[in-house]
Amino acid sequence: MSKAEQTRQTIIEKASVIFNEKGIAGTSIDDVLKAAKVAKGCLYGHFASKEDLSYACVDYMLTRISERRNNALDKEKTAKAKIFAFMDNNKNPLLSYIDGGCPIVNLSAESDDTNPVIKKKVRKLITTAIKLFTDILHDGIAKNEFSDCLKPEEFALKMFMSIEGANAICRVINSAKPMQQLIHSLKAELDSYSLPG
Amino acid sequence: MSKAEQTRQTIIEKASVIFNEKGIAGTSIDDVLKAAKVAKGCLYGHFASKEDLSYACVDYMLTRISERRNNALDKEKTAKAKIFAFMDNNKNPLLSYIDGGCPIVNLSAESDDTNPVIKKKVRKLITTAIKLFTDILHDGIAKNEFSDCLKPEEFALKMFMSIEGANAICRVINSAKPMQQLIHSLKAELDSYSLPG
DNA sequence: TTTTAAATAAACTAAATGGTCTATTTTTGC
DNA sequence: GCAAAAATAGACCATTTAGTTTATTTAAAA
Repeated sequence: MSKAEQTRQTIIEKASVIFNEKGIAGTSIDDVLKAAKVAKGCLYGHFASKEDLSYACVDYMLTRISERRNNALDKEKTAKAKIFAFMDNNKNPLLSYIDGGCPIVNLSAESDDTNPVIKKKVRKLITTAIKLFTDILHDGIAKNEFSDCLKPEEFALKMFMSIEGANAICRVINSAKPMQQLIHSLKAELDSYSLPG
Repeated sequence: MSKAEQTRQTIIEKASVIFNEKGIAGTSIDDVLKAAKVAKGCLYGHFASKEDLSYACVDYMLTRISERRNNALDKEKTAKAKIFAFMDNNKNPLLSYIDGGCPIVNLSAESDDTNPVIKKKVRKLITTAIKLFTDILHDGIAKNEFSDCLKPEEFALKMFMSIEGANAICRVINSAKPMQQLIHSLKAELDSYSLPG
């Protein structure tokens, strides 16, 4: 990675945190400059505009989320272990790997009525994730890991949406407990479909 | 209601929609003036600052949410009917009664790292709602409506968080289906604790 | 009808914002 | 060590922003 590429990457990483904490509209270029410790000329040498930068940051955040998730899932072999790994990956909403909480729910709330470009990026991640979980659960049924009473898409959707909701709620009430309770409950539900052997 | 009070109220109502759609940081006073069709002098005659106005709007939105919820619940007698009524009250995230989606998740995402005043207001509504649902479910158990296997707080939390998550997710993916599926699933789960008679 | 309250239009301020430009310095690769 | 690339400091610009002020008009109440 060249010096320029490295700087560009640093700006993206630092800006992402601020965008995620304060929202894109709530963040000024000066905020970014301060966080990334670069001069204005440098930033505008790498990005055409605040909008351009924000898109790069959104891509970065969403990519990190996907990678982290895939990473966690790839470590496991069974369907159940994969799904559990995803849940465990989200167990502390107060200590998100990008400060400011889950970018999915943050970006959803900010972009749904104002920014179709970001909205589309987030939508893509969401549908991909739901499909991934659905496929894993289907596979689990096919391999007799789960009873075929389990409805893959329904469970996948419910799990994903409730975890995102918990991400938001836990942050406002300053407690990770609801998320932990939720995960416990989701695990129990999935377990109830587990077949012996 | 005097003319002045009426104007103040109109400003709050119109501003709330914009704040809810674009976020508070993403909304300018000019946006509000345009939406409320009042002059600047008029607005600043009623509110000391944008911050002051935003707090009034947050109060208005959260009050409306509570009232609407209580209204729906009060119409029902049984615990199950009350909980179902709450769910039904939330069945279309694309057509929220205040344009822009559920203010709870919007305000959560925007305020959790930036605005402790708003965060506290939202937190209060959330804990009140969770407690309300928990109490209703406890009551349902006491009145032999539900089996005592039902864990009131756990269900209340799960329901609330998943519905909030669905509110956010459905908006980005432009579909109310996940919410409907979620509600269906939550109803089935609660039904599974229902006792005959 | 006349006083008072409320709203308007518009000019104004000060600060913040996004963005540009340039001359200078630092860093890197050959 | 030197040329090219990268970054800096900082002046600069136009626009937007929040907020104030004032003189005037409109509406409500006595």
